[in-house]
Amino acid sequence: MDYSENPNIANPNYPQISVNINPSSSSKFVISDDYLMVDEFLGQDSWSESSEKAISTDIASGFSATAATSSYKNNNMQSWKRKNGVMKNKEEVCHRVAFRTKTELEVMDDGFKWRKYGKKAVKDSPNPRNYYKCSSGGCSVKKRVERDREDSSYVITAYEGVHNHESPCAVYYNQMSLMLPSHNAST
DNA sequence: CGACTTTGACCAGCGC
DNA sequence: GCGCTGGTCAAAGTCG
Repeated sequence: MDYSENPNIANPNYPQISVNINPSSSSKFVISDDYLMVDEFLGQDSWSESSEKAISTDIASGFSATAATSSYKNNNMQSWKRKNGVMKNKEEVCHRVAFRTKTELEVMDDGFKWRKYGKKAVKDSPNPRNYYKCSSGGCSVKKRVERDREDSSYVITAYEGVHNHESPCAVYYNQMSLMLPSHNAST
């Protein structure tokens, strides 16, 4: 496993691991004990059953996170795409990520600061969906969080956009590591 | 007092 | 065109 490209690895609360899920894909996935992230994601249509299975297969051993369900992909992500009109065609780079995580927490701390701007009951789901925006000025990244309608022990999180700033958490721990020279020793 | 959450209203896309 | 649904807005309330 390669930890080198992940700034959050300095944070003991984020024991993340960088892996390439699918050799045929350029997307880089970052997996923690509790959740899975995709650094960059190509067009919505590339989120195929095969990529979903690839993710599930790669994280099957020892990780509780699984990729977004296909029902979520088809119903919700398509809706988001439609509403926001971000996608012009399937080739366009779309920084949109969805994943499912087994957790009792309502909102997972991903190191960024979010401001809640909406809550909506979802059809066919007993659990409401929450809408968040990155509270950092000038950053338009959005996040949606809802419990899995089929298994409420899972939380489905979807991100849209790319942060134009570093995670406050990463900045903090980078500074801390600079202040603690002994931790910089690579040996 | 500023930042954040809550919540009802509004708007737009889609299917019929 | 109409109703349904999801996403966003914004005013009011809450909290530190």
